[in-house]
Amino acid sequence: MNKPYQILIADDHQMFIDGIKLIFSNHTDYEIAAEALSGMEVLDRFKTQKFDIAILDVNMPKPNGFETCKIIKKQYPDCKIMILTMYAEGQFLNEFMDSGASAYVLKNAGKAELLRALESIVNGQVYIGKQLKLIVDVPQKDGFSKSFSLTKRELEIIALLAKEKTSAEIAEILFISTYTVNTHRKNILHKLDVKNTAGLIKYASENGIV
Amino acid sequence: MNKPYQILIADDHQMFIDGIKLIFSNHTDYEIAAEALSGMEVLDRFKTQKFDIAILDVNMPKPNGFETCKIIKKQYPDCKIMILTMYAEGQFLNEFMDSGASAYVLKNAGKAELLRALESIVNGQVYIGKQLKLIVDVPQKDGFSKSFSLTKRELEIIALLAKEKTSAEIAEILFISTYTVNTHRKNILHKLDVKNTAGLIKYASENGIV
DNA sequence: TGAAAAATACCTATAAATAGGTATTGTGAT
DNA sequence: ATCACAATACCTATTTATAGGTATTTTTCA
Repeated sequence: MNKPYQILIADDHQMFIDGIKLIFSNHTDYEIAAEALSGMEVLDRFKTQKFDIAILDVNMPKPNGFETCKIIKKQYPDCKIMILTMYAEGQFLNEFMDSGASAYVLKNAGKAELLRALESIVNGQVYIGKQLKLIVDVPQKDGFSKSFSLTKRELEIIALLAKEKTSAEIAEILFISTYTVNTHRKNILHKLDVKNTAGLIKYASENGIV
Repeated sequence: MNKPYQILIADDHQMFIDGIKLIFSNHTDYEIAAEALSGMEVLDRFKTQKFDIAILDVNMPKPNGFETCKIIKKQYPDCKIMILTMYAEGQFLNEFMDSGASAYVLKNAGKAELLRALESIVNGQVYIGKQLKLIVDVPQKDGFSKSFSLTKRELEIIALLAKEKTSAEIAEILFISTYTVNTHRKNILHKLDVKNTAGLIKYASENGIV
C-alpha cells in the first residue's frame, strides 16, 4: 500500500468542506491534509506543505478557482488540480482548459463520480463531469465577471451582441436608448482593448463570457 | 460475467483497425463486433446490428467522425461514442462537446489509456485524453474544413476578420479588390447562416476555425 | 476536355458601427 | 458628505458593413 495522496480542499463554505471530508474519512488512498476558505489561503498552505491534489471551488474569493489553479501550476506543476463548480457553467470550459487543471466536476456529482475523477487525474488524465457537457447560456454569476472589469450591463450587451443583435435591437430589448447602447459598446471596446465587434466576440468566446 | 460490450470500430486505415483489434483480442469485457472504413459504412452497420460503443476516427471520410457521431446519437442515444484523432487538434474541443461523444482520445494514446477511456464511458462519464489539453492554434488540416463547406480563401478571410481587420485592410493584405473581399464575406455569412460579423466570429470560435 | 466550384470584380443603396465629444442621475463605499 | 463608478442620454461625422444584383476568369476534378 502506498502512502495516501495528500489533498488540499478549498471552498468558501466550511460546511461543504466538511461534507467532502466525510467522503474521504474511510478512504485509505486519499487524505485531506489541509483546507482553505479562499484562494489566498490556498497559496499560504502551499508555502508550508506539499500536496498531490488540490480541489478548488470556482467561485471561491480572491483569487477564484481558475486563477488560483494557474498560480499553483506555475509553482508546483506536479500537483494535480480538480475544479469544482456549483452550477453547470459550460461556458468556462475554455478557461478550464487554459488553467492547467486536470478535472472539472459539478458539486452535485456525488461520491462515486468524485472518486472516479480522482482516480483519473492521479493517472494523468483529464476528467470532465458528464453534466457539464450540454449546458449553454447560463447567466454570468456576479463577482466572477469582475475579473474582466466589465459591468453587469456591459455583460448583458455582450451577450446580446453574441446573439447577432444590432444596437437598435439591443436598445429595444433592454428598454434603453440606442445612444446608451452605443456608449456601452464604445466603453466595452476600450476596456477589452479591441478594435471592433469581431475582436469583442473573439475575446468573449475565448474567455467564456458568451 | 456480463456479455462483452459490443464495439464498432471505424477508421479509413485498415491497418489501424487491425491494431485496435489486437488490443481487444485477449479481452473478455469488450468485443469488436464490426468495422467500417467510412462514416457511411458506420451508418450501414448500425442498420443491421446493435452496438454499445462506437470508436470513430475524426478524419474519416464522408461523413467525418463528429458528423457521424451526431447522426448515431440521434438514432441510437444509448450508444457511447469514442472519438479518435491523429493530431492533437485541441480546437475541435467545442465540436466534440457538441457532438454528444463520450471520449476524445489521441491515436497514439496507447493500450492503457484506451482501456481507461472505455471504462470511463461505460460508466457514463466523459473522457478527454491528457495530450489534447495543451494544444492551441494547430493549423487546420485540409479536407476537414470542407465539412463546413468553407473554401480556403474564405477561411483566410475569417482568420483576418478575427484579427480585427476591415474589408479594406484584408483586400490590401491579400492583394485583391475590396469588392472581392465583400463578396467573400457575403458568401461566408450565407454559408454559416449567421447575420453579421459577430455571429461569424462566434461560430468560428466555437468550431475552432480561429 | 468539359463541367463545377472557387476566386475574382464591379455597382448601388441602405443600415450599422465607430470615434469624438459632453452631461446628468443614482448608488455604493470610505 | 463626498468620491468614484455605473448607467443613462444626446449630438455629429465618418467609416464600415450588409444586401441586392451581375459577371468574368481561373482551378479543380471527374
